[in-house]
Formats: sequence, C-alpha cells, structure tokens
Amino acid sequence: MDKFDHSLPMMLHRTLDSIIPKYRVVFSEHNISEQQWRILRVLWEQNRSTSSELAKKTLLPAPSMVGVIDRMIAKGLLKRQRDAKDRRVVYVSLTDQGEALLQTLIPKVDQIYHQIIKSCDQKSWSTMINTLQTIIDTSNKSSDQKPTKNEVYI
Amino acid sequence: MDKFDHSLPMMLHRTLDSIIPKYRVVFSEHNISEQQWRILRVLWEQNRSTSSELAKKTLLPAPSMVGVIDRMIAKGLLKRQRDAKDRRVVYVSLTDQGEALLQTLIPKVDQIYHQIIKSCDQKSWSTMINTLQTIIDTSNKSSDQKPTKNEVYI
DNA sequence: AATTAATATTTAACATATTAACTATTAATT
DNA sequence: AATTAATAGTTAATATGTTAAATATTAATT
Repeated sequence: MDKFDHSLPMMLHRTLDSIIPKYRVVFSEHNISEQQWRILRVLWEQNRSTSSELAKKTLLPAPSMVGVIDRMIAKGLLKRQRDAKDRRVVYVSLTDQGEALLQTLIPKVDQIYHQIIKSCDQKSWSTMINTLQTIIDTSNKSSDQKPTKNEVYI
Repeated sequence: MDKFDHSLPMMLHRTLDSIIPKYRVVFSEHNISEQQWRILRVLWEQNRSTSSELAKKTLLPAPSMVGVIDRMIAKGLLKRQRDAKDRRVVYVSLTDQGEALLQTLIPKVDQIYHQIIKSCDQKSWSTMINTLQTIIDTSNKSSDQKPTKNEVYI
C-alpha cells in the first residue's frame, strides 16, 4: 500500500467499509438502513428528540433527516408532533413498533460490536479512540475553518 | 458522551466529519468533490486505470464511478478509451487539464494533511493506524460475512 | 461450434449527502 | 407596535451511495 492508501481519510473509510457490512446484515434483515438505526439508537436513551438534535447526535445532515424520518414514520417506527409552546419545534419519538424493533436490534448490534472490539488488545483500542478524539478536538478548535452564518469573520 | 457517541463507527464518522471539511475548502475552490479528488489522486501514480480498479482503490462503489467519471470528463479532466484487445475494459486517464489540476492540488492537500498529523504525537498516530489496520484485516478475514456471488457456501 | 459461466461495465430505482434557499415562528431591536 | 434578526424545520437541485439486474464481451465447458 502506498501513501494514499495509508492516509487517515482512506484508513477511516476503509475501516468503516470493513465493519459496516457486518451491521448491515442485521439491519437489512429488519429492512432498515444504518441511518435509521442511528435514530433508533439515539431514541433509546431519550424517548423524545427534535429533528435538529437528532441530526447532531446521529451525525446525519439535517436535510437528510426529513426523508429518513418520513420513511420511518411510513413504516410505523416513529411519530412526529409539534411543540405547543414553540411551534417551530417538532418532536420525534418511537412508536410501540419502533420500540419493539429497537429492543430486538440492541443485543444483535451489541454482539457485532463485541466481536469487533475483541480483534484488538484494550490498550491499542483506547489509544486509537483517544487519538481520534484528539484529532476531532484539534480540528474543530482550529481557526482556519469555514465560518458558519453566525460567526462570520468581519 | 455516552456509549453510542464513543462507539467505533460513530468515532470514525465524527473524525471524518471533522477533517473532510478542511479538504473541501480546497476542493470547492476548484469545483471538484472529494470523490473526484480520489480519482485524480489514484491517477497520480498510475497514468491509466480501469473503472473497476479505480472503484477498488478509491473505495467508491462501481456504480457511482460511472457518474463521477462522466462529470469529470464533461469538465475536461479525464478521458475514457476502450481496450482494443478486451473490449469489456475501459481505461480512464488524465487529460492535460486534469494533470494540471492535480499538480495544483497536491501541495494544498499535502499541507492540510501535515496540519492534521501534527495534532498528535507520532506514537499515538501509528498505534491508531495500526489498530485500524488490525480491525480491517480481522473484519475482512472473519468467516461470518455475506458471501459474494462467486463464493456461495453450498 | 454451441452453450454456459465469468468478467467489466453500465443502468435502474431508490435512499442519502451537499449546498443553498425558503417558510414559519419566535426573539430582539428600534 | 413595527421591523429586523435568529431559530427550527423544510424544500429544491444536484451528486453520490446501495442494491439488484442488465448488457457486452470474453473464457470455459460440453
């Protein structure tokens, strides 16, 4: 392998490409996507969330959330309801069917995860996770970033 | 952060989400996507490649390659030509314009990469890369994978 | 030689990503 | 109170991802 293959972006993509298919086997058995799983997973610990919070926690783009949630509602997994006070806000929560699917998936997903974890020794694993976190923190802190609408450099 | 946020898939996604925007600033200045950059990058070391080989090396799905290459040809960055002997094979190579863009991008991309690398000490970095590689190797080796068309378990 | 299998690429249908702009609602200013 | 700015969500246009199937060509088999 050359430089490009060993570069961090390609290593991250390659790692995802090697582990995600394991999860997909389970997901496709239940006709959901990885994105849909992430929403279920967040709602495991929260019961209720907003569209923008889900986007943040699942790392999915907000515009994508609309369609993903639409399709999950169509399948009877989720429900949407507007906040009475602040009518801009839309809450998303699990239906009974969504809750049931979540409970079915949790042990299966957990098993896959343990299978992945046991391929490395604990020290290497935690060094890897910590190093990734360092890269994330450093990248998000550095000043040479694209300014968002609310923090334009004037 | 809870378990889900620290899970390997989410950490990998989060890391990509934190570093890719840095590259995108450069790419968008030249009106190309990350996917298009990967193709240029592979053709830096090869001059010529096939569609399937590009898919493998860039980690992009083969069906996506068609459109990505189409758009790069439309912009004058690439050219396609069929093999005379085996007419199934299509070669893809850089035009002069594609070569020029590549040469413009290389130092800029390189600079971003060095900026990312210097956020960690060398030991942590190499442990991380090695651990990722271990996970990749283990995942791709393990027998509980979806069989492809050519290796069905009878 | 005819048939079948394998290979390289492409197409099709649908889901998701990316970027910008838009709508509705609420908060802040003047 | 009227105007402006900010926020939450959505829409739109285009690019890419995912999966299965189709096409064209070549290799292998009978």
